[in-house]
Amino acid sequence: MYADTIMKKTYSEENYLKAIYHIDQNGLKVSPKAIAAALDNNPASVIDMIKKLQEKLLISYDKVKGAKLTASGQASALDIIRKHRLWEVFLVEKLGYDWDEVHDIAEQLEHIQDDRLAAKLDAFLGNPSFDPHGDPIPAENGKMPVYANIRLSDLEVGNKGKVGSVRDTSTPFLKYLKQLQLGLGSSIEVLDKLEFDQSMIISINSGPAQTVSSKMTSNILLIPG
Amino acid sequence: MYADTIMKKTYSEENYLKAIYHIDQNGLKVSPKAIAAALDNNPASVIDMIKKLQEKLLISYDKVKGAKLTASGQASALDIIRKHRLWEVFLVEKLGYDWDEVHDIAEQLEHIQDDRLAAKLDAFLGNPSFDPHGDPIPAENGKMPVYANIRLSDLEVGNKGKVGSVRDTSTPFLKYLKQLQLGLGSSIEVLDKLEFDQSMIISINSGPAQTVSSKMTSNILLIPG
DNA sequence: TTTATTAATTAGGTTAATCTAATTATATAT
DNA sequence: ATATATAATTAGATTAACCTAATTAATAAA
Ligand SMILES: [Mn+2]
Ligand SMILES: [Mn+2]
Ligand SMILES: [Mn+2]
Ligand SMILES: [Mn+2]
Repeated sequence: MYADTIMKKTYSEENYLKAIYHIDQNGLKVSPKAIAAALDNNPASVIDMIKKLQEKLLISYDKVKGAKLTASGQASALDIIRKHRLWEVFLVEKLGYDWDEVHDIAEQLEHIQDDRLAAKLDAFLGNPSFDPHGDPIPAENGKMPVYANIRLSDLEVGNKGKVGSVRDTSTPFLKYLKQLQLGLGSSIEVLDKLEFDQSMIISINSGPAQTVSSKMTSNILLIPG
Repeated sequence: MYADTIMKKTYSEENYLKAIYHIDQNGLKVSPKAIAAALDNNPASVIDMIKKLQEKLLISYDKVKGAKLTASGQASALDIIRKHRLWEVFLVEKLGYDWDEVHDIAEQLEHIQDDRLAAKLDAFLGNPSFDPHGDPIPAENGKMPVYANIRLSDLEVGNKGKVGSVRDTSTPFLKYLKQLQLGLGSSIEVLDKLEFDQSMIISINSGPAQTVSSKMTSNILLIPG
């Protein structure tokens, strides 16, 4: 067995790599606690897996810096994310699911193993750049399509933007957006921002003023202008 | 917890149910040995799982009669087989795989859990009745499309038939068929049959005479005439 | 700087699904 | 009917991925 042998990864290992990638992407320290929260399991379990992933040279870890994906760990993570997002496109575009229904199914589909599957799916879908939530789909080589996004929560009063993606893909959140009639491409204008709790009064597609919480606004990413 | 509660099945339980269904379908006794052979594992492991499936009321078992699916066990098995075959159609028709490449991928995809997935996939594919190997796709209610098939090995000398399905979907077998330029719909005429080892001399699509083994001819199912 | 709080880690289990090596039961052949 | 072979079953381990309950280390508050 050689160091650079591509070892088949388990379901669980793949989910850890993806979680580590996402926590890091959010600029947070990749601690056992953070990983456990992301995977809804126990920090003690995470420590076990950290040791395994270190041995497989997929991550490095030290207590103070947290976990870091190695080059091969990152390649794996991006491959899984790529498959996740491609399958989400398939479920919405081809099977007619709503964007708030596909996450859990893609969470399973992302683990299907076949060398040519992602490429064939990608071609079949017309090489999409973004998934149904506006998240960029990594290319086969791991390159991400660039997409300038700023948080709605960071937009100044009086400014406008178009919804480019959402940072929370949970069903409750997406149902809430549906109820607000807010989707990808919706235009949003910030009418006011309350000092008190950072909630905002906004207009969606020039509609009536609506109040939304800071939790909501921090999960919406916009293309400014 | 009630007796008729639909319990989520594990990957492994689903594979056992499918194996039991197929062994029974072939008219064989569903013994621990037969199941172990089908799943490429150990009879001792099979005994453990037999106990579990009995407790879940998915099968009955006795040493002399072997394992038998209960109504709910059979419904589960047919649901998995339905998904397996629908995904095979998807892989061939939509993603452009060859029929000899899809079995292992479908073996994974059949386990994806979502209440509406099979129905949506079925609709997207145009409600196919047969998979790429000619095997019937059970309907949502478990009904199988009927399709008269006889083994090539049972065809008399001088008679003809069209290939309706194959009973072995392994890559080596399908590669061999591809090499013979034999596919679903090919017409076959039996030119001769050797008493010695039951091998046959056949003509495929009116092509040159070719000799094929009894192992081969027992795995080809034909529509006679 | 002690103290209190929170995070990381260790120790020791559990469960599902597998295994190998007996052992017991059944079937086959002499 | 006895011996031989094969199949079924039991017993006891192993591995992956979890867990809870302690313990140790690091941070934050007083
Ligand atoms: Mn997943
Ligand atoms: Mn997504
Ligand atoms: Mn399977
Ligand atoms: Mn098939």
